[in-house]
Amino acid sequence: MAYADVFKALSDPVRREILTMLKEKRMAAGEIVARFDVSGATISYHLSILKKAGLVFETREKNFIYYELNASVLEEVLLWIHALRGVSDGEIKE
Amino acid sequence: MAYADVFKALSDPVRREILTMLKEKRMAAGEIVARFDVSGATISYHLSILKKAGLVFETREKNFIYYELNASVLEEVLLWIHALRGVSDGEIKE
DNA sequence: CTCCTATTTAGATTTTTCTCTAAACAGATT
DNA sequence: AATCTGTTTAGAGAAAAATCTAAATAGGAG
Repeated sequence: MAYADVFKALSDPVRREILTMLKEKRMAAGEIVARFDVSGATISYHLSILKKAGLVFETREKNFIYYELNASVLEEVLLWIHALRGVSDGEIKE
Repeated sequence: MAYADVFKALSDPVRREILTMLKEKRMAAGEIVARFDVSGATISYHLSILKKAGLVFETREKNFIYYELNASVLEEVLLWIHALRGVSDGEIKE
């Protein structure tokens, strides 16, 4: 996992919105496209960036491609930020 | 706090490195510049982006400007990611 | 008040990102 | 095998980001 890829992926509003949608349920690319006011090609581009960051994975069924959130990468980012934040009030200092 | 600004700020390796340095101790702009292989103007630009995102704040002393990490914004980002990640294994489902 | 040191701002350039339309591809259906 | 549906890839253009050098600013120090 490359933090650069993940934070870059998270830095775009369309991509954050896609992730939020995928939190509810997996969706086919076309379903996602339908919810935005941009071309299918553009959504496909955003999905490729999310995929490269490891934030989503796809499963092919019939001629649909379903996208799903990959929580494990989020876990790693959570750890990075947590470490940066450092030891805070509620926690035990060594 | 705008997530766009924060994630954009975190998406650059130089800026992430600056934050990591600031975790240890506050630093003057010049000290930061000394640790990178880019011009002072460039670091100043990165600092302005971190400041805009609320990830750092500055305190002026003599003719130095010291930069410090602002953990509270990290806290908010942590919450956003946590919410996106959703309910996971160890937690109680409602 | 002039000079020095620390830092930022301005302006220009290169690179990267986002978006589009059009074309290609992949898999099912007829 | 021809076609239709869902999606991606290619190529191009516009906008935003990152970097540089040079100039400006701000605050001490002499």
